Amino acid sequence: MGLRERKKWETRQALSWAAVRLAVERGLNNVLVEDIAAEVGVSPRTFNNYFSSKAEAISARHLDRGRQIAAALRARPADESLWEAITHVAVSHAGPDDQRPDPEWTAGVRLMTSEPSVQGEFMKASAAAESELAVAIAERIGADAERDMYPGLVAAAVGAATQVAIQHWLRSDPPVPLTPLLRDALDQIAAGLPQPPTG
Amino acid sequence: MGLRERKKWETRQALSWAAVRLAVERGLNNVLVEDIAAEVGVSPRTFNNYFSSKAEAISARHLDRGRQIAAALRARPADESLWEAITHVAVSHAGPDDQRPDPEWTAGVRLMTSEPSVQGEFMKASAAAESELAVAIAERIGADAERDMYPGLVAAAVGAATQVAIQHWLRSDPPVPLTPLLRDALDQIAAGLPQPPTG
DNA sequence: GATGAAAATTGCTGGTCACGCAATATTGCC
DNA sequence: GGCAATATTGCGTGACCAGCAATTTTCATC
Repeated sequence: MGLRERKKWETRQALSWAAVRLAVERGLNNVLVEDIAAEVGVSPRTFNNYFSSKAEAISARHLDRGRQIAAALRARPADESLWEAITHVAVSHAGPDDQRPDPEWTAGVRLMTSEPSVQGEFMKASAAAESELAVAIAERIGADAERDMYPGLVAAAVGAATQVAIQHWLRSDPPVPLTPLLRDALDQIAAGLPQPPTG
Repeated sequence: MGLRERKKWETRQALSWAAVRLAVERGLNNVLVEDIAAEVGVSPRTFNNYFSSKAEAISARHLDRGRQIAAALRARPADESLWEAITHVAVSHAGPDDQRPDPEWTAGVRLMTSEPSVQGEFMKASAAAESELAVAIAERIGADAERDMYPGLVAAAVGAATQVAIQHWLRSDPPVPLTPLLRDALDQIAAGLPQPPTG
């Protein structure tokens, strides 16, 4: 990657990070685009060259995570079953497996899912990631994502599982780690939803 | 329903409808809030009492549809299995079963899914509807939606199926009816996704 | 019907945002 | 070191969204 692109990438990251941090600290409506730009040392106009809204800046990290999942799927061994590969990739990207989730990350996720003006962009980011995931899935199983719904369905189902798992994770009191929830959700979907889990 | 609420409901519908119609005709950026308000014969300020953005107004009808699905599920006979009931309800709300989908509706859906500034609100509407659907599901099977992920998962899966079906439906050329696609998507999810459909 | 309380509509306004455009500064290549 | 490509910036504009207070409309009660 050229120096030029590297620097662009860095400013982008810095802006996104600053947006999240400030919004978590003060609440989103107490953060002006101007503040975020100042934090990074860049003009407000430049902020808008990178992101078309505060919400988009905040959601950018989420989008990157999603893209990483699609990329990671491509890197899984070819002899692994599709669902195994997906489960592995999704779970391993769901953060650390230990009992203490990073409080900053938690706060960021809570921000994205609770603040109405960010929710939309958050979901758009999820959808974009799912879309790339669908392509990766189609490649892996040799299907045509344009013609066949299956890759899209699997991707969307993974997104749905993630979404529900996160939701319950944020609600959990006392806090529980995310990964078991996600694994559980994926398993339920894999089992076919018509049968409620035995219990 | 009192006359008061009825009138509010009517203006709300009128605003939403006008927003969609104008945006489809001219393109969203050529429609001002002022225009929508004028179309309905109401002040621009009043528009914002009903909706906090053009995008929200456009998505309102989609939200209503989703809510109807949740309501319809509650009305299904109790001896029907959950998945049967859901399939029936979802499919029967997916528009007419014939070959010629209402072009206005098609245009509206295409608008909501293609225009970036509406996508977010569109997805928020879907999420809100899914959330209500989850509650209805929990009631039906006697589960606690707060504690158990299953209702949320089923609701999210239905949303995912709908989303993917719509996507393929919009892409289809020559146009195909939506309902078979939706039924297919739901069936695939019901069957458990790890097994690609035989073919 | 008339009346008064509750609620909806409206105009005004301030703060913010997002973007087009043109000028300027920076970068990377030769 | 100079040049072309690209990034940053400042400025200006049009639009949006919400708070507030005033006005109009609705509805329940007499």
